Amino acid sequence: MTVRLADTGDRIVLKPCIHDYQVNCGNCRLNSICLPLALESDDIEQLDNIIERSKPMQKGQHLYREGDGFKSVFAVRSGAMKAYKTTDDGREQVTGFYFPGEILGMDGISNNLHASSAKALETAAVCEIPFSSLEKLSAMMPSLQRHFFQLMSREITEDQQLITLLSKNSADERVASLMLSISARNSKRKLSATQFRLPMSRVDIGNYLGLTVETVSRVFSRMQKLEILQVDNKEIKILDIPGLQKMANVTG
Amino acid sequence: MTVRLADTGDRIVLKPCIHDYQVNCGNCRLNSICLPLALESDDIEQLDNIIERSKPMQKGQHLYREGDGFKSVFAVRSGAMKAYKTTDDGREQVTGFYFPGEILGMDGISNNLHASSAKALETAAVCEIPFSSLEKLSAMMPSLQRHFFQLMSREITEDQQLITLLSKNSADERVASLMLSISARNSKRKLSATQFRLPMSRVDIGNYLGLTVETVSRVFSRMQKLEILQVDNKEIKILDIPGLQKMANVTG
DNA sequence: GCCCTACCTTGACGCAAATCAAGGCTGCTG
DNA sequence: CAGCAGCCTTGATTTGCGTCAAGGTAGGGC
Repeated sequence: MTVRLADTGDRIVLKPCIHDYQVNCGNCRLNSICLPLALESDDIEQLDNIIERSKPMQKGQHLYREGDGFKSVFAVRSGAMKAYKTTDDGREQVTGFYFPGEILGMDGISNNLHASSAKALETAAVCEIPFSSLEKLSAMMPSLQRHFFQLMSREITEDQQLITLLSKNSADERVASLMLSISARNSKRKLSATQFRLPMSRVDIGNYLGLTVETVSRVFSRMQKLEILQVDNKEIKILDIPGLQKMANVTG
Repeated sequence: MTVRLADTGDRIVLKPCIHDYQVNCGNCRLNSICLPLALESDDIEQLDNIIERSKPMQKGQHLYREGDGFKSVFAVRSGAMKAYKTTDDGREQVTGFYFPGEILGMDGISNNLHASSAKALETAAVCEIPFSSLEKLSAMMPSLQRHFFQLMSREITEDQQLITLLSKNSADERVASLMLSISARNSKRKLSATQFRLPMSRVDIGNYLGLTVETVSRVFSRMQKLEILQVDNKEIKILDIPGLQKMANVTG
């Protein structure tokens, strides 16, 4: 018998979940890349106490929407999320994709309102970190304060990378860079750097990279013809990493 | 004549400057939009003690360069700065323009290295805020910690605005948006919202907006022909704000 | 004052990616 | 397992902006 919750539309319903026994920051396999990074185990326990776990989400469900009151930041525990803004004329700008261990929602701090929306690209689980508790804890734990400053700063440098990509690079280079970024983030999580399933659609990729679906699709076809990668719908296999780097026009 | 000399131990020796007598956060006319915002006067004094003032800079001079060790963030006191990254193939991506009261350098926190370079667009003065002191003070002053989180978050939302602009908007819309942004920031500083001198070159504008000089120049000509603004080299006079907003394609 | 350099403007042309259009695939759902 | 809706691919055409080229203008230094 499925314990499937009543159709909740878009809102999150917190219910205990069978998979959710005794997960905590101390035993989470993501703790070396997530917020607890660099904390002592005593400190991890304190952080753990403020975190609300178990937010299972279905594909398409919103975690928060642009304009919602800001209360928490979130860590992805499984699945993948996208953050996006809707422009005045109704088009969608994807501002980031978030994989397990990554933090989202920090853009809401400045005005106490979420500046973007976040939605699950597939079945996902997130940890909610109430910001007021995080602030208090940060004031007491210098290494947590430092780490959170660093996380925000990383978000800034990543956004600036994207700005450069959008401003200066061709369609080929943009798509190649995204594939390399996903590959690198996968290996950080001890997953295959060369074979993975894209959680997002071609439209999402286009909306992230400032391209149309058609262009994204054509770039994938081109890469396949050049035997740089194998594309089977959302399944990606990178055949030639140096070739991909060359296409992305990056050193290293 | 009182010449204030910062007693900073083994820090960089700062040349005394005739304009620099007794400037402090408490009496700075920018304090309502800068870092001291929302601090009690006792707290302002403490913040004031960690800040090193008087860094007069000449046009073209670097404040820091990409790859430099990160030690401080900076507040612009007068003049204007640009932050930029150099791409692998040697081109320049301007990531932001900074006017008096605005903070730059926060992208260096994540790796303890500056992720971009910063250079003066004209004669300028900045306040240096050593980050380690700021961290310590933040842990003790909740409102300062909060405010600095907000400043970083604002940098994120602004970068995301630029991402959207680059990804979705035409040349006309990009230039119009920049003019509106400068106009709004001017009025925040109690300067004219409709008449100002651009501190940056057309090349810088292009490198910021992802356009070539020629395109920027053509957009200005077009705006002039439409009597939306009057352009005399770097002197700008906005004649028709609603028209400019319409051109920028923004609501409000 | 005059030169030199850096910056800005304008025009002609070409190209990469958008747009328009059509058809195929995939995976839900009944 | 059939039908349907959403997603993806491919081709033809258009277009906005980049590139190339030439000439104008402003301001700093001698």
